[in-house]
Amino acid sequence: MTELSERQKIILSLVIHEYTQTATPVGSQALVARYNLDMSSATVRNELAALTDRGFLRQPHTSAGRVPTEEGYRYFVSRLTRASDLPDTTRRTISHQFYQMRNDVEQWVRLAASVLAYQSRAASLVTPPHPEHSRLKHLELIATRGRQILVVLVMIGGEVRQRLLSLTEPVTQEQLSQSSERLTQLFQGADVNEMRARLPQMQGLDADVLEWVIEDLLQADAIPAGEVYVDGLANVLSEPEFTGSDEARRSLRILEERSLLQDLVARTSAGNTQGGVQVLIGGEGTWDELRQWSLVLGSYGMPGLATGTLGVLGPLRLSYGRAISTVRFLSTLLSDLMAETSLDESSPNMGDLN
Amino acid sequence: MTELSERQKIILSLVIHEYTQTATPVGSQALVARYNLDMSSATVRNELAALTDRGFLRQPHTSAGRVPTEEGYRYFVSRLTRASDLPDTTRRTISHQFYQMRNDVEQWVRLAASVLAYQSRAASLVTPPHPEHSRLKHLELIATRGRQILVVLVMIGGEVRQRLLSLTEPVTQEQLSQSSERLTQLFQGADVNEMRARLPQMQGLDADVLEWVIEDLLQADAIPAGEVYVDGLANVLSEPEFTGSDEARRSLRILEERSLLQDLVARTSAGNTQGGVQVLIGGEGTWDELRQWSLVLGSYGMPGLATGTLGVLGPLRLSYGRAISTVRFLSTLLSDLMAETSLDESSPNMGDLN
DNA sequence: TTTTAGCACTCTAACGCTTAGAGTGCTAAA
DNA sequence: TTTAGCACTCTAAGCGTTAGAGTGCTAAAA
Repeated sequence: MTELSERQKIILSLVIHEYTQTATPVGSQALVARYNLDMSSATVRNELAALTDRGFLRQPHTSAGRVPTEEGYRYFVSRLTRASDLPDTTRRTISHQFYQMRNDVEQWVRLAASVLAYQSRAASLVTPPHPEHSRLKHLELIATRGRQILVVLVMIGGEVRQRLLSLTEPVTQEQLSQSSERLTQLFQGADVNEMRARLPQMQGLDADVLEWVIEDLLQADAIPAGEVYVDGLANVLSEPEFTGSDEARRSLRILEERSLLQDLVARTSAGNTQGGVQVLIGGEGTWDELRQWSLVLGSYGMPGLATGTLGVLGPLRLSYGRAISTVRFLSTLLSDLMAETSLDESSPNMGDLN
Repeated sequence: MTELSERQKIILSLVIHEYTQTATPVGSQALVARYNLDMSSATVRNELAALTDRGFLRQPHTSAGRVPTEEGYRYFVSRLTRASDLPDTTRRTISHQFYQMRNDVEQWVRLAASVLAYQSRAASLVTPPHPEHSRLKHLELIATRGRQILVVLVMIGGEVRQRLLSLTEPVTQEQLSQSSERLTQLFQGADVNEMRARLPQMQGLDADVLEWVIEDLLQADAIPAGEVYVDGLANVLSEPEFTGSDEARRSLRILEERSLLQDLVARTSAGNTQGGVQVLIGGEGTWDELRQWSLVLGSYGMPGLATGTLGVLGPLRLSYGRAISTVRFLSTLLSDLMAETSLDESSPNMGDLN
């Protein structure tokens, strides 16, 4: 399997570029005319035939132009596309928007989805940052009506979790305050395992609360990402490949099946990599529902602490260059933002502060 | 303007029923055949002509069957549909699902959207409960790195808000604890206005924090509902009225324009009412984007304290009966759930607990 | 050896034409 | 007041035709 010739690479790139724009099979004459190629259509025709033999292009029918195959896209993404950076002005504009809404993670996530969709002209998905292995920073117990109390957990990394808990008998706010102080002292910086190890030593109210906390954290750690923010559906569903009513319906399934997205987001391993960004083309043989889709995924956040995922979802003829560079830019931007405003991630002992 | 005859009401109902199912204009013969009517097609034809004159039906073209007009739907919804309750078994099944995920408001909202979409065979939207006029229950300050602190607000009604705040100079956790205790004591049960009234009396750390709290609450009260959970898009976009690619795109705009949804949700005043449920048909002349849509809206929660909105969004030929009864059922179900598990909503002085 | 002009062939999508069928309104009889 | 009958209308589906873009192959030109 020899390397493609330079000219073949160029032609493959052009076919993909043209097809991404027109969504119709591209022929030899059209290529020559549109890109002022310095060769005849017959030459192009020969090269197209070669590329077809290699499995990078295919013909819908005998007398039609060529359409890239998944293999074609893969080759293109891995060897022919050098994701350029976004233009400087664009970068600055986007950064500015983010810095204007300081400190509100939810807004960031939403904005990221919006920007991603707009820049890539496709659908976007973004998950909020999720602590990889939750460690407690602070615990607060608050009295409510009757025997119910509200448990508020502040995790290292800045996430706040709340949970309502029913006790077997009523307690006063004072008891709660004491208990929360004790527990905070004991388990600051601890993760679920450490809590579980010391659970037998606890008793009374402390034990009840701790048990619930453990349960909550286990649940939280198990779910990779709760909400997935999606934007730009319209971009994608107006594409010709999804107008066939049946296709459209099946396509929407994908975007509503949050479990699938979570699954995807969880394994950012398969597929091509391009500068820290994952590219999944046509489901890569694993996800049948994605046979018609391409996915460009990146992650952001503080590795080992709290990370999120963001990505672009579009038809196979996605504009990969644009998608990859936008994902990459937003990855680093969000990471920077989080690093700047994050809670202290240092070691469990924070003696002087407490 | 005389009342419609009984027979006309029946025929109007049948036309609407048939049209909601088939989405094609319904003719006289079809009606007689399908519903075993005890009259001839000619008779039906006369009645159809009368209903057309009254503006309740229209003909796409001369030799086509009839299609309900918006006015037709309105008449039907306000006079001819008696939203029946859901079957008992269904109700029990649904209740069961909700009671299984006790105490997790977000999950409830998600489940509600899912159930609503499934039962109504249309798209659904649900907003989380939002306090109408936030009152503080508890305030907690937590040290982080450098001069940043995390402010956690627990509101009466159970909502928890968090915000990162940069101080001009560093403080210790002890100072923070004292401040939060003071502020909690002072402002428990207070709303924004009371806080603002007493702001001038505060100084130092307390003043800084309070200022931010006020700002945050103002912002929160202004936005009617942050997130809107949407489900069942697929149900609706596979409907024939939205297959024209241009229609589809415009339709998606609606579902992505959260601001529009919020606007809608804010004014649950226009349109027909059916047992506490609002029905908006074709945008009611106000919302141009909704000309092709019908919307069945209900609200839930504890009025005056925290309420949310839930609704069904579908084509004009929505199955109104089903939509209305499902919305109504879920409204009361969610309200009950919230009432059962809510934080104490009693008056500001809670002396014995604190 | 590579490129290109020329040519016969293929297939689709668009166009125009025809027609079956469902629907209508009207009139006159039951 | 209802209904049978009828002439009329309009759409959607089916069908042949055709323009045009595309192909592969061959042989000449570079």
